[in-house]
Amino acid sequence: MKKLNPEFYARDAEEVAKDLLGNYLVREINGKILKGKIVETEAYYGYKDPASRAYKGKTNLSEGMWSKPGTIFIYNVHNHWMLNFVTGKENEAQAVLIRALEPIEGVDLMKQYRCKDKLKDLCSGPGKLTRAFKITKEEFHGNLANLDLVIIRSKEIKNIETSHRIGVTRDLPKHLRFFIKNNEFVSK
DNA sequence: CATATGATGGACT
DNA sequence: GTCCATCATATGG
Repeated sequence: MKKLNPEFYARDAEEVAKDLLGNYLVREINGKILKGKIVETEAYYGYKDPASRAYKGKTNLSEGMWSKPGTIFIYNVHNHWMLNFVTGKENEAQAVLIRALEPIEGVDLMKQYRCKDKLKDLCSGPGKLTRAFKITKEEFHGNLANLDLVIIRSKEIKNIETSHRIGVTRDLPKHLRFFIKNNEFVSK
């Protein structure tokens, strides 16, 4: 078990998205641990990706996406916050979106933040997991290494499945969504 | 200030 | 599967 290096993120978003699967996302809030296994991710790019916020270049909206690999990028859509990690080279505007987690630790706290009781409903979607982990723009920006949000590596053998991305209006022909096969916490 | 736009979620058929 | 409430942002007058 160890924290991922910044170099981990300085690769193509697709590679990072696949490697993040099976690892653990951990946040500490007031001495309580929130922990979830990453079971679903999506890769996003800059100018060449019409579904990306960075498609039209650097704006206030996508500013975080153009910074250093390993930076947390948070974005609001439909009143939900999306959690991303910047990948690739600085100023390349690549990112990996965390789409779903399997709740591991701190489940009671997640239920409280989500106002839901069913385990499967806690983190099975990009907007759900940010609410369960109490992630908002106010308390979350800056670099991954400096925050109380960490990734813990797992040795789990992953069976990775791919598909088109979900919810985007203009997707790329390539499959850029990755998830762990047969995991019931993947979003629908 | 007014209006449009979602990388959604939840309720419903 | 379909429909739509919701609101942080962007953009135009």
